[in-house]
Amino acid sequence: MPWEKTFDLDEAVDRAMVVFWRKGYDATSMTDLLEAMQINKGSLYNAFGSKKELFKAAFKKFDAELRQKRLQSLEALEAPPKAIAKLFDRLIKESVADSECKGCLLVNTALELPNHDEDVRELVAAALKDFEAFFKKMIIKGQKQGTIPLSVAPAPTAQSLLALVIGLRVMARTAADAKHLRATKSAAMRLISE
Amino acid sequence: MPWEKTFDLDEAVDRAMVVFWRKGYDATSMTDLLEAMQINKGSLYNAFGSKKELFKAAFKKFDAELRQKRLQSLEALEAPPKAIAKLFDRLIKESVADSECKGCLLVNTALELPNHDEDVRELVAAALKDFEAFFKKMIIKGQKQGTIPLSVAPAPTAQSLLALVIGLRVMARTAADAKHLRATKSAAMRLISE
DNA sequence: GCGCTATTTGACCGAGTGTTCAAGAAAGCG
DNA sequence: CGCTTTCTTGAACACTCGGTCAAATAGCGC
Repeated sequence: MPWEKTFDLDEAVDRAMVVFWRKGYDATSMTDLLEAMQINKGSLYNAFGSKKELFKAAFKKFDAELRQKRLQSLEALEAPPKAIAKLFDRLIKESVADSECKGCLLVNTALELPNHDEDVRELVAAALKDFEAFFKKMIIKGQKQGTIPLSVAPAPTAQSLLALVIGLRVMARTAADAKHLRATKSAAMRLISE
Repeated sequence: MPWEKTFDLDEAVDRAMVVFWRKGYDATSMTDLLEAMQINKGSLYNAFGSKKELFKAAFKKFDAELRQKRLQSLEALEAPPKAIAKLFDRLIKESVADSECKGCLLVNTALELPNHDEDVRELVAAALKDFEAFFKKMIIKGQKQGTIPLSVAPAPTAQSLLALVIGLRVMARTAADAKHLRATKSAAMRLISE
């Protein structure tokens, strides 16, 4: 074996992720990426092939390590209403703490979708679908437990909870007041009660 | 007076608006704009000064002619729950019909905000605040009429209705299923009932 | 030492970016 | 008809874009 890579590929993707997250795909230049990743142009192209492929790698990393992991840990909780409340609490806390107003890479990318091509669109669609499925699972589980009333329709409610999360994330990007964010949480809780 | 402008300024802004709407600010190039507006580089700079100023003009036009006008016509309706239902119906209908998945220029811009400078940020903030104020007004009016229960807290509910509208608009951009969009409407109606 | 292979480097590419500007053209006025 | 003023035209600007590539470099087996 000749010469291994001298930089940590995983960490490089991480750094690229943050830039895409903050600026979006189009507004991020190769120069931005190289600076953040601390590598040279050639190394980047050698390792990833293109800006688009790098973005896909960054997006997948975000989705697997941040979204999926988080939802899985919440699924482990016994009471679904608690899990949903905790999800919103985390998002709110994160948004308030995020001085750069990055929001959420998934939501940001979803809104940029028409500028991306098919593979990215599929990644986003799958992630959103999975997010919605999380809510649906939680609702059904709660109904079996008796912690969520049977009058709540699982599928439509899951869809509107997703809409609330998205709305929350967008508002967070506009440096919105914390009370706006908390309002979406209480709306979510009302949708799964009564 | 010497030589008037040979193109319709208003129509030119309209055409620019559609391009920004569809592609976003960064992804829209001057070439895109010139092509859509059917004018030359010099004319554009003579009339607007810069890409940024043109964007601001386009955004203001969108906000005044589409958002404000629409909300005002809904405010004229007597029953607030009907007005809110109608708002969602319109958004859904519009989203389903929009083959380009443009979504909403306001929401699209809101998510791009960190890339814009102060003046645009203020425009967006004002528009969102006004949107929220619309919901609040409608809720209070409905409570006076008795068409919305007093148990509904005006301010937080207005904020979460805004979040739902935003979520709806973002989902519309991902070419989401119509049932997703309708779910946000029924969630909105539930938030102002019970 | 010598190859062999993989990675890094940084100069270079053509195309495209937003913007400027000198020259030309159109209308009203003397 | 000039003359002035405003708008249009399109070439040119400096710069950045994403991407390429030959040369230099580093580790390994021989």
